[in-house]
Amino acid sequence: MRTLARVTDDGVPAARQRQRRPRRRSDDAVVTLADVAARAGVSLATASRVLGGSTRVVGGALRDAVHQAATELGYRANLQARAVARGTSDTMGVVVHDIVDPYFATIAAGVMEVAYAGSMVVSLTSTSADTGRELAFVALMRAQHARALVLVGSRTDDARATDELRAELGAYTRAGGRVVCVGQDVLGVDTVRPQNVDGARDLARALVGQGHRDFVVLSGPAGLHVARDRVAGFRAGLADRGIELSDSDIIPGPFTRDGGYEAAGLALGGRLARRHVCLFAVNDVMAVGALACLRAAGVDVPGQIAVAGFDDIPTLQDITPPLSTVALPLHRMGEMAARLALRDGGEDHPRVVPIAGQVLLRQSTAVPW
Amino acid sequence: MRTLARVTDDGVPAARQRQRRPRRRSDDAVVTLADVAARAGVSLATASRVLGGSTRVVGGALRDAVHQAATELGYRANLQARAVARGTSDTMGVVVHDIVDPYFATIAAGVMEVAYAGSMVVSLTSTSADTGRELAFVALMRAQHARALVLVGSRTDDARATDELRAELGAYTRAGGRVVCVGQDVLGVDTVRPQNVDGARDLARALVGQGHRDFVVLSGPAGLHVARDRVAGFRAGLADRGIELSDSDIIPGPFTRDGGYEAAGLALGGRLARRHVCLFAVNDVMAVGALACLRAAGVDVPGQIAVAGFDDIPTLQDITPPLSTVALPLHRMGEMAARLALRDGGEDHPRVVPIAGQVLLRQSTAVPW
DNA sequence: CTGTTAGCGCATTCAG
DNA sequence: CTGAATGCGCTAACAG
Repeated sequence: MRTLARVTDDGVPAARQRQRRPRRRSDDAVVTLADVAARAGVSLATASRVLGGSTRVVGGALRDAVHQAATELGYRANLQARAVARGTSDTMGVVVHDIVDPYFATIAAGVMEVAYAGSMVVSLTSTSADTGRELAFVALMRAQHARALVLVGSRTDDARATDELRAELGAYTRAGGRVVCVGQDVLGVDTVRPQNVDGARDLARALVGQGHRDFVVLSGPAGLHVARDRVAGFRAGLADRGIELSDSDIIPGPFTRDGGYEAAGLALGGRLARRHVCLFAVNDVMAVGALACLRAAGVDVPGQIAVAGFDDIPTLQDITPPLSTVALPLHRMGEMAARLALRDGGEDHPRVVPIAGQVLLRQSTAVPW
Repeated sequence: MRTLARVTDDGVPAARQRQRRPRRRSDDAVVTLADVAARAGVSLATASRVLGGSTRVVGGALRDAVHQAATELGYRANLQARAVARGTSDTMGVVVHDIVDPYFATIAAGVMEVAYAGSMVVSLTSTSADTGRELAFVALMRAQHARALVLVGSRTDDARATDELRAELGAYTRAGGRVVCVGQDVLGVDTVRPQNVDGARDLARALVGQGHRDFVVLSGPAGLHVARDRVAGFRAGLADRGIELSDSDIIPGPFTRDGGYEAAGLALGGRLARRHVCLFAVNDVMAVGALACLRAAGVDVPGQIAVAGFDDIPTLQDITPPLSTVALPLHRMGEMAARLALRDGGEDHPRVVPIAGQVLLRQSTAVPW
């Protein structure tokens, strides 16, 4: 029972010790181009030209023969081999923090849609917001010679991680890969950037316009740029209306539904206890958690406490009360990112596509007090 | 302007006409094994042995030299080339109907978790339940020489599509690939099979036990096996208690949130109009849509109409009223499927892992009438 | 242990 | 337009 776990030091992803995995594809039930060529009575080259989608220089008759042989044999090109020979593959990598989170799922769906339309294969990874896994996946995509890479999710304050990522991305782009980020413009790559500051500021003003005066903010994780930007924007918006947000009214926590639940619980023990306060969770997922907490605590929303979020995730349409939020075109953002990633880019410098958020005032912040 | 669209007949995915895409990786900023070997002053073979994770036959000193050279050069193995040489890749394909649907997202997350743990790359596709796209993706995975494939989602009644899929899967497994399905056992491959009939039957009995006597079923799409199984089970469960479910009380519709919304709307115009009826939507996503519809119509749940679903998707914890359902261990199902896919399988025939559902009675079916 | 030499399956020059 | 030959980057026998 010794040497239970054997770890390689080969960096990421750790090259696993090959065990009884068959070295070679079991039997040769795999049809190869040569087989097709033989059956069609043509040379390997012509078969390749016909089946490889080469700029047509095909010969009418032979062309058909090859096609027929291919279908008869159930031939399917070995994409790996093709990629090696061609030097490029049709893979697009996608990184999200959490695929179960509707925010990321929706953006990912948008990315995939245009990827498929461009007949690309999508490799997806869900990193749990772990910068190490993100880095590892980028390295993996470089190794896979993926043609493009879309990084979805907020950047962090971790300077070291960011530097490492930047370096890895550099190597990747230098090798010909295209990178697009959905989030903040700090990686030196094309970016689809939600206007978090402006959106939060608009929201704050709108809430004040509704009659709110007291606020508590569930700010998410300290190191996340989105979180910081939205808090800053919100604070600025309040300041515009002469309201000051004190640090003690900002409650950090994980960027998840449960994080929102817990943070709301903490808030209930403090400022929120006196009711008639508006709670702003910096993303909808947390806001939904907060709503659940308030419901469990028997607090009426918006009767006693108002709640607002950010993102307008699809889930919101089934939450009660309807949540006020700042809507982001998530699916479209994904599409745009993918399109950017597929477009050649050329020599023009990193483009930033700003995405404006739209304030949506719904029942959760209707002020009855 | 002629030949606007040129379609290849090469089967799926259509080999796209290469246009101005650079034939070869732009410059040679890509470090190759040969470069590393050269810099380390060793042969290609040794470099490969060190970096390729070969069964250690390395030489102490050279080993370090190679590692150093690799890191200095920022070397990253070309996985495509490796796959070609090895005859096997570390890719795992995953097919889901809709990645935004929490049911699929949760299962996919489970699959990915064990895939990553096994340091595999995951290629994901969201097919919108289109059998054609599913087939295309399987073909693609065969072309990619993916090592394993996980098909998540109900099978359909479309015999032709099923046959084609079976054929393609046959070619894939014959080439050495492993396939696992999460759904029904009709493909002749290993299957993680939720006990849909039993679960629905248990639910029906439980609901009758709660005092319900009148039922309407939102049955989803006609051709989907899950839908049919759950309806059948539900009907059987009612029959066990001497209650008959007439066909006119079964309302079909899309397997989505909006589908549930609309179907519920139809039901409201019919049987449901007289209230005091229990509505069973064959999956939670539809049930959530139905709840929204009832809410919009001013119907109290469960005060006037009761609602039950199936799956216990995570979203449910934030829905009001809490929805009665049949819980399936979605994440774990994904993990199991992936593990099955990675395990060698050997010669033993397709295994079926039955997954029992657990009835969860919550507020949405509490009978106050 | 280490280096030499063949391939892997395909694309693509270069002749014919 | 077609075929023969070379190479892509790497692994895996095979010899030293």
